[in-house]
Amino acid sequence: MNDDDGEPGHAKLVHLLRAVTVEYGLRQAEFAARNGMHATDVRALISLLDAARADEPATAGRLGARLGLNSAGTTAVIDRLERLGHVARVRDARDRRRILLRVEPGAFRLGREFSGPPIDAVLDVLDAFGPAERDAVRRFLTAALAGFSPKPGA
Amino acid sequence: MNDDDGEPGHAKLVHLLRAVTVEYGLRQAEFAARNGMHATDVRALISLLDAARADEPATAGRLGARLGLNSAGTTAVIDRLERLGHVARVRDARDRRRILLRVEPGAFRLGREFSGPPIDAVLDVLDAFGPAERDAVRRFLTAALAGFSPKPGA
DNA sequence: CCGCGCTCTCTCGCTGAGCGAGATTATCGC
DNA sequence: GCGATAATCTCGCTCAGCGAGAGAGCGCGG
Repeated sequence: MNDDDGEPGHAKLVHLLRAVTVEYGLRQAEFAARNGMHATDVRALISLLDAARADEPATAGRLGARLGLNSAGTTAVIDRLERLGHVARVRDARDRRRILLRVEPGAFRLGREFSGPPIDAVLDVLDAFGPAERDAVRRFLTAALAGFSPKPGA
Repeated sequence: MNDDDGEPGHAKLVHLLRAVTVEYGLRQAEFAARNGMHATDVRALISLLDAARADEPATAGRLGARLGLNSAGTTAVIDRLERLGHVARVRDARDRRRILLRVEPGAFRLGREFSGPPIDAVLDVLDAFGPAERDAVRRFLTAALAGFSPKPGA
């Protein structure tokens, strides 16, 4: 990646961040395999759980967009999650073209099982942080997030 | 994910981190598609570039382990990267069972094209950081990384 | 109130990523 | 040298995800 430009202390942080994302991906795949799923299914579950927590409506289309899947792939993901009993398809009464995805209790448990330990570890460290330090982390992560999103060439 | 325990300021940072990893995954897939590859190939390239920068030997086996693939899948990844001219297979003279993977110039360019913008964005923010803030970020990321790695139940 | 375009989801057929099993080739201790 | 072990590759298979298009429901204009 040749990001040796910048100060060494800076580059190390960038590498740490990448290491985190890589590790996260591996853990997802491993957890998925342990639970008879695929990485995409775990991502879908997390996406659905996030939406549930934020009280956002979770439709099939939205999920597919979030995962970068086309409609056929999205249907397949939902089929798999439904077969495992993690979500249920519910026709939207307002707009009956839509499928609302209801997250079942087992899925919440799975989500906690997957995300719980790392979240606790991070919260542990954050507890010792002062406001300035938390803000530093926040600015760093925000920059990282913004650094990805722009579509340069497309 | 029901991580509403912990202080709200803390939870937000956890969600930010997850958002970063999710976005990173999507960008990988998108970039891969733009360059006639798959997400796994991009991950492999990044892994190889990291190894090259650290002057670590990059063998087929190591790569597969890093990506969580079995030997057959690893061979397939290398086949694809080789076909695209991004890596070359080189027999290790010391141990001729081993295949060393030489990263070709085009791959370095690809790597920079993918990682450059986000890295620059992050470095930009880090430049304005003092040592204490950088250390806060470092501790946060280290905790996140450590939080993933342990194998609880297996 | 009916038709028409648009949106959302699903079905079908297909490509190819990744797996398991086992073959192949090379190293090493004896 | 020879058997045990290690690294990689080959083969056959399963199934994730894609493209194309069908079907059902919405809502607007006439």
